[in-house]
Amino acid sequence: MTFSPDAVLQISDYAHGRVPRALRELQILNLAEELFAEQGFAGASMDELARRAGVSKPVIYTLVGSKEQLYRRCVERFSEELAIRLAEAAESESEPALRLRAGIAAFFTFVEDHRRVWEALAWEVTPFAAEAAAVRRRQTELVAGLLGASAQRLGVEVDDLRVEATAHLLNGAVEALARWWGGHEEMSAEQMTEWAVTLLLPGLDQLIVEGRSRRVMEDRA
Amino acid sequence: MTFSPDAVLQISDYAHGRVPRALRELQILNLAEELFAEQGFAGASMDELARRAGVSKPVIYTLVGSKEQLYRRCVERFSEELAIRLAEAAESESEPALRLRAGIAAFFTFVEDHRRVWEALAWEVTPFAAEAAAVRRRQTELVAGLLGASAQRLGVEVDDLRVEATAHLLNGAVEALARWWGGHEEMSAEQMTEWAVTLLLPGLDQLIVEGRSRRVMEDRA
DNA sequence: CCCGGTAAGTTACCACAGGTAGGTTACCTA
DNA sequence: TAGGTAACCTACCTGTGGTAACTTACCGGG
Repeated sequence: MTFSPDAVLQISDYAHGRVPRALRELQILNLAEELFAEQGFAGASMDELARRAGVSKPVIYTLVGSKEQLYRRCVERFSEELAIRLAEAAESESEPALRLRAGIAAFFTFVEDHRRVWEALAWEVTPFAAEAAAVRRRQTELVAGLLGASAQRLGVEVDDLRVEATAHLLNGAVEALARWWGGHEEMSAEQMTEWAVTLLLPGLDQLIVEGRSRRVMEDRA
Repeated sequence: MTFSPDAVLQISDYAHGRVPRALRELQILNLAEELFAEQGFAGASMDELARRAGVSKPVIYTLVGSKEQLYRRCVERFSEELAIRLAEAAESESEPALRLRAGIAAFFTFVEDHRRVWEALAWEVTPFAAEAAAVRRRQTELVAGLLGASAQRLGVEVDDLRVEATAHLLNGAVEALARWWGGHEEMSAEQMTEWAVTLLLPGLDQLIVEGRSRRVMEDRA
């Protein structure tokens, strides 16, 4: 039995507060996201979460395992959502430069719509630094994929490692800009996108040109 | 009375383990940095720190106030050190493009020399997200200052807000690249610098050109 | 030389949050 | 209707950040 993400309303349908596992889990995830957004990872307490869910702690622990796992699942769900938006936006364009712009625009729009959650789930890092990277990996893989595809389409041969590194750099750059945006809400998402593209696109272009000329030279040889 | 950073050795000079406050503080900061590097913020325990310092917990608390303050002081010291290296490197060059390269190179070299500490103090974020930004601010202010100076030298007029945002983007980009570097130690600091400069410089150049032409247009009017 | 004040440190404790063992109640099916 | 199971609770443990109240070494003035 599965439930749609907005199924929480149905909780009241069950007598005695007895609710099927899958639904309870969903409710907890939703409440946890909210709580993390309000209090951050360290500030959010499992007791409080249990209180809000109208349930005792062991219920939560049998469902999500631990606080850290809970946090990770929230991040995962959130970043998956973001990845979808990004991919959709990018794929709606065909020319590489426009894809980049569309992707970045989608990112800023998404952040704008989910400010608090984004701050809590993307800035903050779970206690164990080693596993924290996983969050960004998904995002970066996506970007790397798009980059690689664009490059191929342009007939430029690319070093996989370099594509990966470039994706990380792009990601980090846009993310940092979004963080800065947090204190300057007078700026529009369009403005942010414009700045990011202006700063990042020329570098990528250069890469392509470099690749092309190298290829030409190799063709001549 | 003050002590040089490597004064720890002198601790044994004091009988009965009775050591002047300033020195104890320094020792604690050093040990804390080490501990954070090993275990991360959450993983590091104040009891363990006390144990290593050969002292009881209240001593630590009277000296540093709280775990979070301790963490912040470590970060501050570390980022100050980094800022110094960066500034020195940048100021050793006069042409803007070379300044950028020198700064980035200094950053990667520094990270290479302090991997574990950097990961613990720069990735991870103290529990209270609101105050976490302060870490990057110093760094970004420095970059913004350099950017502004370069722009002025080139006779380009700049929007302060945009300079600030650009600095954040630059910082985030290079930082992300450094994080990626963590899993690919076969790469040299020079290689990383090269990639970063290749990707970022063209965008900055474009900004300048844009500024110049805008200025020319205004002159005509 | 001694003596009081202060700087350095200690023991013993609290509060609170993450996490769990074991028992209880509603539900569903044979 | 009986028994198994799924959902849930009470009561507790542990570890860690943080503190109150006491003790001991040091040092400068009479």
